[in-house]
Amino acid sequence: MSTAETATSALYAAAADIGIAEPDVHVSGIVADLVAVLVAVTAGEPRVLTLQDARALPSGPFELTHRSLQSGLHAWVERQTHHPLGYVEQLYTFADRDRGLAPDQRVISISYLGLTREQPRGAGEATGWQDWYNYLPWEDHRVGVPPMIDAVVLPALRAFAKSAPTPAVRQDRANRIAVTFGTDGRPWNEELVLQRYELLFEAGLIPEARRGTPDAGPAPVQGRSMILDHRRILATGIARLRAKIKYHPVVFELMPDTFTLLQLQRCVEALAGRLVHKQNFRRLVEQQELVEETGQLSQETGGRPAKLFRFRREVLFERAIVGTKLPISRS
Amino acid sequence: MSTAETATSALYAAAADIGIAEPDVHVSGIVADLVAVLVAVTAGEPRVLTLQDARALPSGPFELTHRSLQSGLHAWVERQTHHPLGYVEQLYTFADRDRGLAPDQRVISISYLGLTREQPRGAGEATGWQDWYNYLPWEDHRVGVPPMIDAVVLPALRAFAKSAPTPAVRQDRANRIAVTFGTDGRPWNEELVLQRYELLFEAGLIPEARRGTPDAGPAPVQGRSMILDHRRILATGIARLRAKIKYHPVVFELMPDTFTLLQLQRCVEALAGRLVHKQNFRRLVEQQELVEETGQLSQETGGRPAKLFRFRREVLFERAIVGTKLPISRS
DNA sequence: TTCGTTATACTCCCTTTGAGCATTATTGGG
DNA sequence: CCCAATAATGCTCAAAGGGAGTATAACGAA
Repeated sequence: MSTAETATSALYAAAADIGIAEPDVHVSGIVADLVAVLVAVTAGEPRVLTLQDARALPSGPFELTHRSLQSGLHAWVERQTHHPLGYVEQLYTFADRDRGLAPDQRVISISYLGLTREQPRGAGEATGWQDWYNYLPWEDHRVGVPPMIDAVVLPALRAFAKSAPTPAVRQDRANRIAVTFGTDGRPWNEELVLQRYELLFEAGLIPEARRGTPDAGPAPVQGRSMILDHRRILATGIARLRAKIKYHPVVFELMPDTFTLLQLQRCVEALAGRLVHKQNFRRLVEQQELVEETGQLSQETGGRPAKLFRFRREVLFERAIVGTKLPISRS
Repeated sequence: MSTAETATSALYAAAADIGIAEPDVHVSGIVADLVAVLVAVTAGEPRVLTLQDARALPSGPFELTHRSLQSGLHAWVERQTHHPLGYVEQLYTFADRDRGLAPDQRVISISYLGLTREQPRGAGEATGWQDWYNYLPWEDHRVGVPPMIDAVVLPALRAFAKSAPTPAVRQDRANRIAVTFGTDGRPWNEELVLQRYELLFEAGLIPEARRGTPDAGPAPVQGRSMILDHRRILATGIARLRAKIKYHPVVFELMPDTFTLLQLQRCVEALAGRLVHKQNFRRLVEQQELVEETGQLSQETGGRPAKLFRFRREVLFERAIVGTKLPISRS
């Protein structure tokens, strides 16, 4: 197509305009990979689909036959899980030089977040669904602040701050610790998943940060590690999801067709890693008309039977951006 | 490095696990481009840096020498504008097959949003800074709803809805029109920039949608067009920025060192495309301690002199996410 | 001096939201 | 059959947030 060629030359003309040379080898050494953070919530626990002895996120090369990145991922995941992907969202594209491979090779990793419902283990799957707090144990505050934070994480981080080369850096590190981990009377902010991971990474408390540098260093913090920067990608996905559930009704992609309000609440809590006030949660969900009664009751474990609800899919059309703003309890 | 190679084989092992074949040609036909939406606000108008007769966003190939995508962009933009990029954020990565090039070639476009202050035109720049509402004239609601919406856009969109093949599609289109353009008593939502662009695109009202199909079709809506999908990328950038200014103090990256509160307000209004309530805006900015007085006054045009303020950079360290939540006026 | 214009200070009121209390409906022992 | 435990559900209250208007102050220009 001549239009296509014109467009390309236009691009390079633009590049030349702003002082960028067209590379000698037009096409070389670049591989694009798709990496997926596939999330499900089962039995009140948040899970992520893993492979390779639970040390990797599913990933694979982007192929020329795919119509678009999104469609590539969709095809790929549905073949894998035999289940429709309710919701897919692009997370981030990385191309850092230190991700592996030789210097003249480069992987561009395009990461996605996908929401689905957990499926029984298929044949050929190496590991399957893992509780995501196995990888980031400091993120689960549902039953209170995890003891490992005070026991292990904060002492190590404070040592890291103390070892700063200048007072300014020291102060900056102290501030980041306080903000991300909610010390000094600051509130815990569940959305800062990535910032916490990166702080720990910088502090050398994450095994991934110490690859290739086999010196002693501080003892790494607990939490299962992953290949390459997959744990960072997982952190990115969790952060995005925790932010998103507050203003967009994506939680329902993780729920069965009908559910009780407590089940819905437990799902939100699993994702957010913290508890919400039950009555306020119901008030919010109902007054926004996110759900409708099925007319049936759940004959669940102990207590008064709960009404079963169903997601009102119409809200996706009625409004643009709605909110399941979590009423977060301080306790 | 053996670790690197192990990691790569691991990736392909993972791919094989989930049913994806390793491509025969390991590296082929993929080019990565960086595209930047560089924003400045001058004289109360929002501008975007363009090239090629104002028909393209600055872009260029991602080179292997760059340490990371972000650093590549930074280097590149600062060489171009001779001005530090205050804030850079990744927007989206596209690889749609219809973006140009031959079928065995593929461009991956990684787009970024960058905030800076407008610079005088340098030599060799084809065009420079353009008011972004030249490209998306339906987005500027500062002086009321643009007449072209009622005169041109809505009639064309309603015709598009009416021409739907089935009643369901018709209803869906009507809903999208109402939600994105705020008809039927719905409020105007300034964040839906991309949704509006895509609706117009689908309706064939955007020249970019009609390339290669030289039939008549409906008359395109006003607004300057761009090469490839650059206008879509611009819409993505504006949407992101409009959302971001509400919870993160990025506006200050566009302001001079010292400014009056009205100047700050005009900047926010320029970005949001709508007016805010002056007194409430001041209340919000001051009670969040986003700014501090310089002690000086501005001897500006007409009226009582205004205090000059300066951004309190400390807030970036003190808090994690703060808000310049716009108090939006209904009028 | 008066008017136009902008800055700045306060007030009002309605909605949202965090938190707690009370009541209802079941199940599973004594 | 009564009672404790467990949930579901209904309701109230107070504080904070946010939209909107009034009032006053300080300047330049006619």
